[in-house]
Amino acid sequence: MTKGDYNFRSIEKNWQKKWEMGKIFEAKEDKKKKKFYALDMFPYPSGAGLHMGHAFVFSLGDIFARFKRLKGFNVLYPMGYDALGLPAENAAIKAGIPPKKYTEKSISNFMKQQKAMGWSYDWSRVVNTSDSGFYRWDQWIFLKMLEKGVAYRKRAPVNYCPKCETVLANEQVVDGKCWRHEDTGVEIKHLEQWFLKISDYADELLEGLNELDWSDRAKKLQRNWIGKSQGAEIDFEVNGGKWSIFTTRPDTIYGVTFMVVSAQHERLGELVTDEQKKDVDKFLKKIKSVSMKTLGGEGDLDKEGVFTGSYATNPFTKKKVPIYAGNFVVADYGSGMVMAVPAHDKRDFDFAEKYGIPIKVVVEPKDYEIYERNGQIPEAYTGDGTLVNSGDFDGIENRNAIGKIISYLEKKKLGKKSIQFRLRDWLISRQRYWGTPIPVVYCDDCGIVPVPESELPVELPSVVKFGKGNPLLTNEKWLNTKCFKCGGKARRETDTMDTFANSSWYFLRYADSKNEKKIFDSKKVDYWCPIDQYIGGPEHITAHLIYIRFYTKFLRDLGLFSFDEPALRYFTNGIVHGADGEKMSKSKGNVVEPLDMIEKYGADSLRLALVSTASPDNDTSWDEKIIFGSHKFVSKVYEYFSGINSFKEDKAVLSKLNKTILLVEKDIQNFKHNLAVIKIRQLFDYFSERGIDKESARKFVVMLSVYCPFVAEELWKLLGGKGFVSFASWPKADDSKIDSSLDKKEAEIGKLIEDVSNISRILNEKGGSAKALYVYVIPGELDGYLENSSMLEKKTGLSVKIYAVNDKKKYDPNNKSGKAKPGKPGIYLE
RNA sequence: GCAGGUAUGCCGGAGCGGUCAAACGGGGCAGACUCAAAAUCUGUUGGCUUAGUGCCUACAAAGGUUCGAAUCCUUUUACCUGCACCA
Repeated sequence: MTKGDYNFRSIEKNWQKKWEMGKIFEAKEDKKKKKFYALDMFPYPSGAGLHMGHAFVFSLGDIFARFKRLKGFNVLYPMGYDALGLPAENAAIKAGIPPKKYTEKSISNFMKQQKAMGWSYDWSRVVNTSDSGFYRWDQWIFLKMLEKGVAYRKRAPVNYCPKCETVLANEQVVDGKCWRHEDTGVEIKHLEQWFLKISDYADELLEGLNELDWSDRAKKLQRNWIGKSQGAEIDFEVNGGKWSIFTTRPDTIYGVTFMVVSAQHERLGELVTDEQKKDVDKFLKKIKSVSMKTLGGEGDLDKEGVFTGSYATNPFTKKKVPIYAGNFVVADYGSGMVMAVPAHDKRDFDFAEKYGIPIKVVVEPKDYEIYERNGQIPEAYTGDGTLVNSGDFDGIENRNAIGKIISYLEKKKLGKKSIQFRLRDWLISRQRYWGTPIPVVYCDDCGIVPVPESELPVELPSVVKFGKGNPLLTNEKWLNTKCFKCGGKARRETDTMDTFANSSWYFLRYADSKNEKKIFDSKKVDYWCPIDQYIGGPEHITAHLIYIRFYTKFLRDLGLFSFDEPALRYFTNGIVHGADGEKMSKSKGNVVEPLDMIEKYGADSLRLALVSTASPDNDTSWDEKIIFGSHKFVSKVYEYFSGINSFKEDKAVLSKLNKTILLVEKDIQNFKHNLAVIKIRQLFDYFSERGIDKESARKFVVMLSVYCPFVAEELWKLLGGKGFVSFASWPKADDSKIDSSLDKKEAEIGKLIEDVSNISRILNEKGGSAKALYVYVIPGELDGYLENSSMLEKKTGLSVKIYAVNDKKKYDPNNKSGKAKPGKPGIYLE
């Protein structure tokens, strides 16, 4: 047999066609069968086509889907395209074609490649977010959110490019500059924007994590992202009015020596006195010219600030402390102003030192003393201790003081217990063309008017002129419309939604992707959803996976279904880097196209290589070398079975097979494909030496089929399997066939061979050479060794004679038979 | 800066308290086949030693826990990822 016999090109093409013609992977609801919903995050279709990362991740999903199918589940494994969004728009502009056309082209290219990879999608359910049949339901959800007060409009600081005359998404800000104007700094402007009130669900998003089968790492990331902080809101009197500030350390209230308001705060102006106006303006100008991102990377941004001229009254001490404007206070967290306790907070300490503000110690550690002298304290003490200088609260442990101070606040109506989340409401407005239009209009008389459901979808105009800013703004025909309330003149909202909105519920649409009357049929969603196994990269944990959970909870609250979480199990795959260890990108010139690899080695080999070089949750660097071994293996398997002329049952093979089935199954379930593949390979090596019966051969092929479905189909047919191997049954391990004593025997023989080669090596070094091997075994083991004598000859290359130690006629010049022990025969080489 | 992750032999990468000089693959070396090569097959791949043995040095570095550590703990170093001062 030669390598040429494995004609993967024709095999793969052939089966791809058969699967497609037969529509065999289309899923149908079947109440009698247990469902399994496996899902890969749908890709962003780019003109460049599939990359290695796709090839890897989607293979993981496909393996899982195939495995579950073999296990008898009714599997839903769909595919779709996250087609709206900035990169597509940019690419289209660059290519000089409309985004729609660009996207269509990209998608059809993707599909072709996906089919070549052998991924077993249900192509009848494809979802394309740029299709108005899809995004009308984005709009529908938005209207529901508006109705429930979950979508709202608010002024917010946004990135603005003065040259483009438009607001930019965060992704469009590169190093503090506009993506299109490298020399133009982005400005922060306060503009009206659409928000989704994800914070309403903050607690549930946090709690829900406990029940999910996600990695601890993923859960931790989400927890940190949501960032729940317990503390208090305390009202300070400022210029006769009230400012309430949030703190997690109400116990340090007596140590407040100044306040800091965010320099970006909308109400900053109210605080600035006439005398200080000049200084403040100078300061604001200065920090505006220095972008955070440019400074970032190396250490902290220098804390800077300026006195506003106003004072705040501490409700406990009744003392007035100065209010500074500072660059280090976040405007939209808490109230955008903080109480500063330099003695017990590092940031406040740095600031106080810099501007010569007094530092007042109020928490005294147990084992040493902090000297309270202006600027003489070496650093902020953030640990626990006893309250001092704190009026009636002196002597109380600071931890206990927190509760006491909060009760006092509440009693005196000076504040209250409060919980803050790091998670902000989701700003979904994008001033871009290629997104879901937000379905509202602005009427001079009626204000904001939602587009009625019956008028959906609000479609994107097909004629677009790119140039200055958002093309929707300059499209008068599209822009001007009638008010749905009064019939008067109205303008459409020109903001479109963040693309993360589309991907926040697409998994539900797969259950009923063609429904034109409803977002989906609840019965169908109830059958298929939630996702049983979701697969995606680590980068999605803090964005997409938060959003999709939020949307799920909102839609559940609408009564559309009853489950709480979109994805019960989540597998975080590693990232495939280029050969140089860097992220694959065109500019680095380290991109390897999956299609090229399929051409060269076949999809089966590529799939096998991608998932088995390392544990799939680890990052890897692509190296064409990894595919050599896989290709060699697949070829060998194909050649073995296509050349086999007789089948025979072998107990040892049966034992190994049954054991392997169990182990491989477990590994697949845990995404340990690197280990599963090793076991499959070892099994193959084993039976290719000893022979195999047909039934076992089929079982082997079924296992192989999750990794190498094309060649497995071919071999399945060759071995007389019925139907498609893709719908065969995962072999059931038969414990009674597993003979663990065989393992022992093998280990013994293995050791024997090792010893023999060791001895013959030594003989060689001494100038001698051995031709014959004499083995002396204890009588009870004689048969076991005799069975293996031809194998021993083959492996050692020596002529082999095996004797029982009590055999009187044995040839044993050096009396090596005396060395024989149970499980360890004596050896003589000559 | 904070959080999380990683560190294994020539390379990729398993291993997660003893059975570990360390799975499996790649590469190297030696041998078989061949006129020769490719492919394939066999053996070998830390050092010393030995008729199948024993010893030494090894799993980023240094300490520690343990009868026993690549595996657990502490500190350090390097790299990767995420978040950027969330009070």
